[in-house]
Amino acid sequence: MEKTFNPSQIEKACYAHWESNGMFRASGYGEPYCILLPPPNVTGSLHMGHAFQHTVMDALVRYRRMKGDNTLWQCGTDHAGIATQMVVERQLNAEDKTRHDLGREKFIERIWDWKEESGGNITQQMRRLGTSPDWEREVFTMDPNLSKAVQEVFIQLFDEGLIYRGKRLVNWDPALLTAVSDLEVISEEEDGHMWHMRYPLADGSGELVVATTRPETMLGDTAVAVHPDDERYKHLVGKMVKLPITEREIPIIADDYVDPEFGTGCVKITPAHDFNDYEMGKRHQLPMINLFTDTACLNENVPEAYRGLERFEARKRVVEALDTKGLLVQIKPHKLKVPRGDRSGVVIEPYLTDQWYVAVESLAKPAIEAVESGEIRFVPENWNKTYYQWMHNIQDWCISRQLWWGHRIPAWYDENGEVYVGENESAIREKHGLAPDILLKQDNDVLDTWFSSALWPFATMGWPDKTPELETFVPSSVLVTGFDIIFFWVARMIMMTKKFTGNIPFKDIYITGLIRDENGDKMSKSKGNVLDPIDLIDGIELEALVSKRTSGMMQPQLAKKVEKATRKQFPDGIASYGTDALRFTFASLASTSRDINFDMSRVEGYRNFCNKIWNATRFVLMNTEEFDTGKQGGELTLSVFDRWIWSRFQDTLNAFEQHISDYRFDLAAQSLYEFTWNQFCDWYLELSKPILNSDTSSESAKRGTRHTLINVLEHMMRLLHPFMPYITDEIWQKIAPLSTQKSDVISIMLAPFPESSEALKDNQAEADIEWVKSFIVGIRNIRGEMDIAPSKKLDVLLQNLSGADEIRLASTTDYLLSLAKLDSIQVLSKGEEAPASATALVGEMEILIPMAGLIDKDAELARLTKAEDKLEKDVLRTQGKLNNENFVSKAPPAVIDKEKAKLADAQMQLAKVKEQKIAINAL
RNA sequence: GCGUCUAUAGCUCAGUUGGUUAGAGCGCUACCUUGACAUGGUAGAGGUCCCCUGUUCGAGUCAGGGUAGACGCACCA
Repeated sequence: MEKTFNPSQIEKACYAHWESNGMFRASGYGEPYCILLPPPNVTGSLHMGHAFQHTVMDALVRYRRMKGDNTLWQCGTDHAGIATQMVVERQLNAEDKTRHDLGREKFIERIWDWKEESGGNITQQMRRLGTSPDWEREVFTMDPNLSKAVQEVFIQLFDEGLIYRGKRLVNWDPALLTAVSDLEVISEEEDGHMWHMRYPLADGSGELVVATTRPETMLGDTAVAVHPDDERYKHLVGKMVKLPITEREIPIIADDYVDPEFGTGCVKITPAHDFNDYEMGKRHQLPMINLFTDTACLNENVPEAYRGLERFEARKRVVEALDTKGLLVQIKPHKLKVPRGDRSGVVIEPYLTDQWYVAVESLAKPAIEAVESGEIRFVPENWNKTYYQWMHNIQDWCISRQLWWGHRIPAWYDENGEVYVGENESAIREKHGLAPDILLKQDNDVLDTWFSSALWPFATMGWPDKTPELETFVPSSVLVTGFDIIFFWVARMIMMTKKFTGNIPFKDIYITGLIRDENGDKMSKSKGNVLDPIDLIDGIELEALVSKRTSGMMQPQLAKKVEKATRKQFPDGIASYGTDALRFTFASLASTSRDINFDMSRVEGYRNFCNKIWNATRFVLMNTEEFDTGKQGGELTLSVFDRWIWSRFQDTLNAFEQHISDYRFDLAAQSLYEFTWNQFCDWYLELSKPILNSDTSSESAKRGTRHTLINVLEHMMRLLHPFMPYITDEIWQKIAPLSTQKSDVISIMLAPFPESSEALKDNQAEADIEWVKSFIVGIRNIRGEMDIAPSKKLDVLLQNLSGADEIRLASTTDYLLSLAKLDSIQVLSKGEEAPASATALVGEMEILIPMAGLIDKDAELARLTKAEDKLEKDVLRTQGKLNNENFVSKAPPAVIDKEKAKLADAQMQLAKVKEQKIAINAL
């Protein structure tokens, strides 16, 4: 084996081995365990958030698979209507074409071509991460069977009256020329203005001043509203104002909605271009005048001079016109929430159009109950509040999109505008008995991408057919996803799955945090702080990293800054850390807090951890490969160290399984790390050396230790495998044949997860090893603090031994000599004079290191004084507690006993330190 | 406005039903190329647990009130 672990050499071959041998398939036996992959956009590439979530899912899936469950990780990609259409439209733009030049059919063909060619990017990247979904079952949301499910659901909901079509005010994206749902609109505070404008009364008796942030919409005003109790305006209600520019007369109405304190207390009402005005317009039966074309330019409903103007140009012109007429009172700076499309970034326009909606209220009810009853559980739990809050105020869902790419709405219209819904034209003709000469035209719209995603839990299992998968894997076990799509996706899956299968879609919802950079900033192209998980795996040269981060920026002026910061943070580029290190990092950062600040130094640390494992393996192989490990029989004598490491392994295994069932991947990772490095490598391997290298230890003892070395390592690999799939399989291939584990299995993936064994717990061995450790640490301590060279072998004396000390000493002397680098250990008999020494305590036993020629008197005094101070503080604090009557009378006896024992121990140690000080002082 | 979350070592984070001297990794200091590993070993330094008040024998942990920050939903034209 190489001296350092080199991940890139093994990963690709290893993955190909797993995939080509069908190891990701559900076994078909055992308890069903299923995870649904949140389908990434087919246009996507793997970002840190994916990498994190996929690590979590893969760890769970590998764990359950090894535990013997019938484990399915259902994967696939999402057709991502807008995103995908935009990608291909950009390509067309580069050829100086638009989608309209191609026409709908050719354009869709072109998207399919693109998908065939480039759509697999993210799934290839997932493979690099070592994920193990069943690729043979991979689906795409536009696959025929998925499309069939979509159509079926649409038709059924329509037939039940839960899908309807209506003319309503919707969020209109004037760049993408489509309606979008409420969730796709991001409102953020921006600097704007408030215009105060005079509206003269029609009878010439005065005027009203209205305040608005959108003066251009005044062309579509159909009323001015005031609060019914507003003394300033009460008397004007019912009168008319003459709307400037258009010279239309519109009424002054009274409505509670108006806040007299805000602005001037007079609100212009534009029902066709504002959601609140729309509602008010309906209350007061006001006319609705639509001012805009679909690109948000003024239409024929405005005076000729304004027709065709783009909305912001129109704003300028309206304000100028009012100003000229002396109707502009003032312009105030004003902060307001501006709604923008999450894809296009342009200001969203409330726009009156015909759209399709899902009436969600009746679907929401059982979905709320599923969480309230505990049938579905959010982890961490507090997310259910967010869920309830949204679900209780849920609005009908606008599902139609004016795009070409997506599931086309299965609705047809005759020439009278009558609507028919069905699977296809002929089915509809038959169902409704329509004569062949009646012309039918299919609706041009497609469905919101999230509509098909909402069916993921059952559509991927073959619904509407009654398949065995549907039976077995609905509900799935756990959904791993981010809080950002609880409304978009999670809630809608619960509603649809309840509705169409009667079942819940999943039992647990594990909500992961958002991956941020090490300063807690969101990773974004414009900040230039994006890390690509593949770069952490493979490494990347500085120049390549810089050009990657600065190319294709939305704001190219930031490129310089990004370049500078990148060069500063990564002067040598990013090293190759390998997949296992990256995965372990994600696991170790996966605590329950909302956000995760990704710290590069952690990846480096876990790369080192991989290397540690690799080298521990080299050591084990070196000592077992050519030797008798007891596999063919022969007597095995297990030393106290052997029994100890097995015992500690049980603790680690139990802790790991508990943490996994709590979704505490950070704690699970920590327990693996601690055992592997601090117990197995730091102590057990060191302790094994004296036995293996000794001329005096018996063959059965050597065999016992070799047996333990290879088998504990083999168990460790299986325990670590869910988090670190590559290195564990690579090592396991080498070591499993030497272990007692069945070696006919072709990958660790298919090996069973270690089973907890109470019989291997050995408290006596653990206590014995604690004694050995504190003996050795005591000596190392003195060495360290007294600056005694590590190479200097010491002679130590012991005194005040108990019977147990003597027994332990007798059985471990060789190890103590070796690990503490001692020449000799000599026990002083009772009353025997001890030379001036530095002292360490193991319980009540004293370890003496004679000072002669080694230790400076003052240094030792200083060390003792430091120890004395600390002990005195301990004694005082503990005494204080025990002297407090309230404590003694009210605290539980166990706590009091503990305090008493602590006091006794501290007093004993303090006495010894004081004695020692006197002795040294006397020199 | 309604709701959620966060504050612990220089940095990134753990800390269970309140109970020894508050932990880990990284970084830092000193020493060590010892036969698995310098991507290493040994030892060490480093904390007013954001602030205040309360409950309690006992509070990082519980309650109330602040301060600072992050986020979600609904929003006033």
